[in-house]
Amino acid sequence: MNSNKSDSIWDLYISVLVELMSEIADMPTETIKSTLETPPDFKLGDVASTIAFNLAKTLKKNPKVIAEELTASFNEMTSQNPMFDRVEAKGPYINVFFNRSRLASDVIGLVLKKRSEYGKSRVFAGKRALVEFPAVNPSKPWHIGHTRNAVIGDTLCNILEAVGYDVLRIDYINDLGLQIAQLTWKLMKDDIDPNGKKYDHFLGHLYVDVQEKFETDPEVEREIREVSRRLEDLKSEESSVSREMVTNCVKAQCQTAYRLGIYHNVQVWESTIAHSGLLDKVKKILLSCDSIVKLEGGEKAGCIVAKLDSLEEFKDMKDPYKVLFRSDGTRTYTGADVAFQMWKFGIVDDPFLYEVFENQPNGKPVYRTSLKGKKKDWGKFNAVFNIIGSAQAHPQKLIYTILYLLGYHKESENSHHVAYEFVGLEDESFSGRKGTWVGYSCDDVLDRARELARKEVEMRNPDESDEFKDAVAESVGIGAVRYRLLNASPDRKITFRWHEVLDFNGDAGPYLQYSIARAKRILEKYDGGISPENVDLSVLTSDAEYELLKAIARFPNEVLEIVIGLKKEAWGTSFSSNRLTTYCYRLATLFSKLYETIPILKADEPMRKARVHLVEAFRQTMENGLRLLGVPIIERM
RNA sequence: GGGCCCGUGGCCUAGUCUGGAUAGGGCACCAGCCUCCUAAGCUGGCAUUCCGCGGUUCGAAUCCGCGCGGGCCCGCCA
Repeated sequence: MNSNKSDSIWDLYISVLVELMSEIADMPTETIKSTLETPPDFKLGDVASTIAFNLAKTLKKNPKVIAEELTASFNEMTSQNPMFDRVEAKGPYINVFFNRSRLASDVIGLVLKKRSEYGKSRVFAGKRALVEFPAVNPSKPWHIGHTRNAVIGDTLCNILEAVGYDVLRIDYINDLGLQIAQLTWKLMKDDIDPNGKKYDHFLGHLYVDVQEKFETDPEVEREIREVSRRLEDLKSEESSVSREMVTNCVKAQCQTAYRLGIYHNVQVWESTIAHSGLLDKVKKILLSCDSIVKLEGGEKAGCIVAKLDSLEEFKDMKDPYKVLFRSDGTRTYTGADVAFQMWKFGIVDDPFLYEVFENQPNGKPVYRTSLKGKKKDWGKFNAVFNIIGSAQAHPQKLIYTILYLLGYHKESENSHHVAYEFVGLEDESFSGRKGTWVGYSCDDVLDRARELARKEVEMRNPDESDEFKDAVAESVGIGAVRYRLLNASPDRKITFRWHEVLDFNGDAGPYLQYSIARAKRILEKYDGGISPENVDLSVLTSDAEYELLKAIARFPNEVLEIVIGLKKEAWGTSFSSNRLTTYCYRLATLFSKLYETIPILKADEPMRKARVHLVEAFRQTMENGLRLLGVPIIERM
């Protein structure tokens, strides 16, 4: 099975156990597997089986008796296998204890062999995924809700890569929206200077004013509609003003992304879609489908619509004829999204040229679609993930359904809406229109987190340089924010509260970072060197050591199971980012307990050496976990 | 009218897919722990019976049905 590919010690132990049990109980391995669970208390055993309940029905015997019988024959077999310590019956439960010494050697040996590769697997090797996020309008700074999107998207990509996927990270830049027209109008009318302000913030503030005028003054609205129309013409003055404005804004937004450690491969700009001929190509394909027609009469005469009334799940729509192209020939958002989704899967030839938008701090360029530049081939993708708020569940579903109607069944099935709930204030959501995001931009939140962390760093490291203090404070702030956003299950709303975001204690990013810093210090002070070949790890058998070892052993499974759990639901595809945060938090907790309760450097040999190796295995595993979460690793804090 | 999500101690939350042994954490609060590897830590205490009712089951926070409360969605808008 996949167990070999994932290189998990835990899987190895479990599969041997399952084989043995299957033989003894004379039942298929799959059945045995489904009865396994983790006992509520580790003292009861490492893994338990409830198989006695299943057998009780057919054998018409007390499950307790069955458990005792099975346990007896089990112990006979396991006594010869060095992987097991013993098996105990506790009521109807069969509890298995692995050999602690053996597991310790196996786990630490593997981690120290694989190093930064520990936790990765090749289970999905050869698969390719395209992931789109966060697609923020280039007219304002990211607020904390956009940040949730970006962090979820980035972490999903990291996890997909860890199990073997080749991932292309793309962003969508809507440079033709009404907001852009409004801002272009304003900039052309009054020659306003950003005055040193970060450009996205400058636009965001400007937008609040313009929006108000737009809503209250019909003349302003008329002028802005005209600007909007002229933006379609790439040679117009409006276009060139807009281009410069959007470029500056995206560059400013990228600064925020880079701060969070988020990078992309490609940006797809709406204006290039509009001028690429993509929409015409798509229109032809659409009209060849029976369920998509140009209406002759009725309210929607002249529109190209998708007829969804035959489909059970859409038959209750107010109007099951979904417009893709308006009667004037222009595309609706849904129409554009269908075209874009088809482009992502390579259903239509790539009409774009590409140029480098800018070079990112990670050393790689981010490309943008363009009307000049070079052709590029991104290849084909097995799956497309769109990171979008759950409010858009219905429209997303529509798009995937239309792909199905067109006959692209596989592509439809492999289209994933990774849905997440919004971040809001106590009794308000963030709105660019009303400017309620002010004070809650990603930059604002990161700045405040850094400021607070800085005080703590100052207290703990008064003699360090300012550079050190600044760098640590920034990393702590980023770790706190990223962790907070990932630790909430994506299907749960987040109510933004400063005291929660700025709490660096307990179940929070800095706690995980701190665990690494502590481990690192021990390792720095150790003089013996790390070499798994010359150490007796079998002495690591105490409860605290063993609990930590078991957690480390499970890391590859945790990563893999998150990907296996990416299932399509009615509302979107479930991505449990919180599973990884929860795992990492527990790992850190187990280390902290060990750290507080047993001496490491002060232990006598050979225990000292063995424990240091355990610390190193922990440090490596934790680092690998934090990399996936995008939480910065801090060596000293 | 229809659909989707959420409802767990004072607050936040894991667990719900794949039903099992006393429902895990965190914050807050109370009491302890730095001559010893960084106290952003550790130990102990206080507090819930998992929105309500009914059903399935040996067993339900978890599955099913009916409600209740909160949020979101069903445009030739953007």
